[in-house]
Amino acid sequence: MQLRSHDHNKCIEAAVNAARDICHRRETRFTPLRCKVLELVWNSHAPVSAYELLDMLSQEGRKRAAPPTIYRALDFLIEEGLVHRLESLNAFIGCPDPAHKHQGHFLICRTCRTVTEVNDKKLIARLTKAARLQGYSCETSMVEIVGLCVECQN
Amino acid sequence: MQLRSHDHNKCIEAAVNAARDICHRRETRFTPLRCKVLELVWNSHAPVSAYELLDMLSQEGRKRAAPPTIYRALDFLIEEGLVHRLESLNAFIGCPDPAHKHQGHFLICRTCRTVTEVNDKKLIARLTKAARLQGYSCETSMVEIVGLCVECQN
DNA sequence: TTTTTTATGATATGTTATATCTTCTCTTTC
DNA sequence: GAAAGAGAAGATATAACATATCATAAAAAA
Repeated sequence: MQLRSHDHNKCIEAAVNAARDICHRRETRFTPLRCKVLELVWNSHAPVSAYELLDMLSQEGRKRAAPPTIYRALDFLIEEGLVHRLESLNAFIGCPDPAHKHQGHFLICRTCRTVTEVNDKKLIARLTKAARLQGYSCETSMVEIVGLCVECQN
Repeated sequence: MQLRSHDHNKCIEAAVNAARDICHRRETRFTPLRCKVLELVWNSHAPVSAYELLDMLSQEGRKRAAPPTIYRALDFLIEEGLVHRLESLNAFIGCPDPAHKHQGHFLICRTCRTVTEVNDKKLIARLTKAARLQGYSCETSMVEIVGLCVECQN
């Protein structure tokens, strides 16, 4: 895994606290369900699918939820910038820096499936430029790079 | 549409001829079905979904084909670099430059849905660099930029 | 407290994709 | 040319991902 042994509970806790704080400031509702889903998304640093989240929810003792339950929660979390969607994997991952909303750009390790978010100003500049060269504007950009993470290269 | 009035039959014909040539050189089989699917993909400069292709195939007088038929043809065409997959749209588009295999990077117009392929060396360099900065290698990269094309900006 | 709004539950269905087994059609070999 | 083998396509079933819609509940506003 990308992040060597670390206290992952702290990751989850930090994400939840940040989310609560952000939603409070924005006066959006960080309900118990949304909180729970965010925790589940943060269960690992690997992306997770909607139906995996659904299974996890069931194992929390709740009655089996239906797909819209999870998709609605994910929609909210994505809208608030707390979670990103990985288009090439149909999967979701927590945003490590939700304070300012942004489009996520990702590095995906092909062997351990760990995903790392990139925040590269020059990359964003180049994406905008590449679009402009063809006369397009750049409103949002999906970038998903597949390769090997540091660990898996050894 | 991105490309103003043009003889689109020429686009299709050129794509098919290039494909036939490439497959012949590589000794891979450009069968009638694969050829037909490539033509259908090239019916427009907008991306097309697998099930749309399936519908189009049916309207060609053939007996209704099953999904694996189209997915297998698409897998072949993608493998040969004749078609690209747009991850964010679950759709497919013909490659305008199939002579050398490459990962496509795309500009997607949010209003007319026209897609233009980008080939920007500096962008590729920056993607590689962004990955390396985090210790990742860059094997393939998916880039899909959504904005407005020249026409739709007016 | 009543009204209104927003979130969640429940049911059904739509959309995208693959696994698997069979049949057909070439190509190779004898 | 016939038999064997390989690869492509057909057929069936089902898996995986996602949304529409209506009902109910909970929270906020009036």
